[in-house]
Amino acid sequence: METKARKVLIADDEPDILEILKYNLSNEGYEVITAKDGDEALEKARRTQPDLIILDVMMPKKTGVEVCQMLRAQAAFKETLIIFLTAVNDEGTQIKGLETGADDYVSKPISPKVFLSRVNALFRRLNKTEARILTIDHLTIDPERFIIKVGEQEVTLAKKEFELLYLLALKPGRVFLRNEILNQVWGNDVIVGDRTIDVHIRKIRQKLGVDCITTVKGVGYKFEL
Amino acid sequence: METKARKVLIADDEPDILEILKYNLSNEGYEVITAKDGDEALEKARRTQPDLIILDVMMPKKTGVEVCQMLRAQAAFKETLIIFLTAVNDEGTQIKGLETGADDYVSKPISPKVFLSRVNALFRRLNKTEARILTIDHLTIDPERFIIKVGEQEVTLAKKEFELLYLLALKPGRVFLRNEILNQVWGNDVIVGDRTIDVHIRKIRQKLGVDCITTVKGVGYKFEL
DNA sequence: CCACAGGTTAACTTATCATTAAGTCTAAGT
DNA sequence: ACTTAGACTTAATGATAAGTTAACCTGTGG
Repeated sequence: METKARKVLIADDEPDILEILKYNLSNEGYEVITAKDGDEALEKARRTQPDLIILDVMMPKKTGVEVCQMLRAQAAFKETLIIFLTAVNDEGTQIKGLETGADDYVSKPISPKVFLSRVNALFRRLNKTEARILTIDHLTIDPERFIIKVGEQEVTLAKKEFELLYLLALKPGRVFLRNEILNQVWGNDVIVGDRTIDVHIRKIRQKLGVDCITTVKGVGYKFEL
Repeated sequence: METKARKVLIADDEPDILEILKYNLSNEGYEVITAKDGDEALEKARRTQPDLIILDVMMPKKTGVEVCQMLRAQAAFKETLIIFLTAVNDEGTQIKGLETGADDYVSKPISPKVFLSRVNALFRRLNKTEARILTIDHLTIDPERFIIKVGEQEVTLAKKEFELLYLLALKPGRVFLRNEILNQVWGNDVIVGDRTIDVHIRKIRQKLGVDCITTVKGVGYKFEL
């Protein structure tokens, strides 16, 4: 099996640092995206949905802490790993960073080896909830191949339909609020009407022919066979 | 509901360090267990099943790295958080530590504040997958799944009913004034009639079939089995 | 036996979801 | 560039569940 490469976004205003980290992370098999200031980091984070975001605390436009706060406020980045990077060995910043919801904190000057080890350690812990093939009863969802099977019957879902179903099926039984669904599937900035979700739910139910999505009125939807 | 305290095991041969960390962690509400060497750490870890283990790298009997390896080899400790602690700011050790499967690595001298932040950050990440499920006797309230169970029987409550029951069940025994309930469940600005709460209480009692809500005349309601 | 607080019930109002049809947009094929 | 099909969104309508109200009932303490 081939594992989809982890995406790492690095945001730092010093080109040297970007280069070094990019080189090292690429060598380890990570897919690296770079940004040179806070705004660019936010924008690229949204577009590329990285698995790990490395933020320099001192950056133009927006500081790393600000970026982190803005990201954590969005449902799509609640789970994303975030590492702070800073030349300042300032205790206050460090605490603030971790309390903002960062997962680690590394001081410059950076030893690439140590840095890589930390990154690997973080991913090791995360590994559990990775993109994988879901099989619930006679229903199979393969996000890698974009295929759904009901028994032996193969069903084709459209992109949004698929993402929606996959989201729900990742945590069977758990209720997803309409807002959560919008954030996860559509993105935080996109504004769509109230009925859009319903229509997609309907199509999924119709195409699958199995009633596996339960409505919880006033709350949201949940996957349940 | 009583929140189960997180258990933290600290292993270090320096009594001062043990004292300082114990003091700080206890203050944060953690339950602290201490060990003064590698063997004792292993033994107490097995006995108490802590949520987090803090290991000094340099310890008598067994080093922190050895302890970590032995722990990780056991299924029961695959998920346990482990932090290394060391006076040696040695890169080699650091890498070895993280590769052994530690989740973080802190160098002495330790700033208690920073240390606490790191601990909290680790737990925060872990917390995600744990829902705030209330279990009182044979009654289970799962806000994530929006499900209530009485014994094995699943009961479906409407949104307001659920919110009301959850509010009361969060602090069993405590009496909630009618006003408190209105504010919490309905919101401060919404104005509803006097009998509205009663009706909802009634429906909950009816649906659950168990009398778990007690009326305190002239005051309010409380959850009680 | 009355007053008061809450319980009960059914009728009423509102919110929310399902369904359908129709419109917009995008990308592939000719 | 034109056509077309599928994906996605929106809007209108209807159904149903949720929430509220009001009128009446019950029980308890003075």
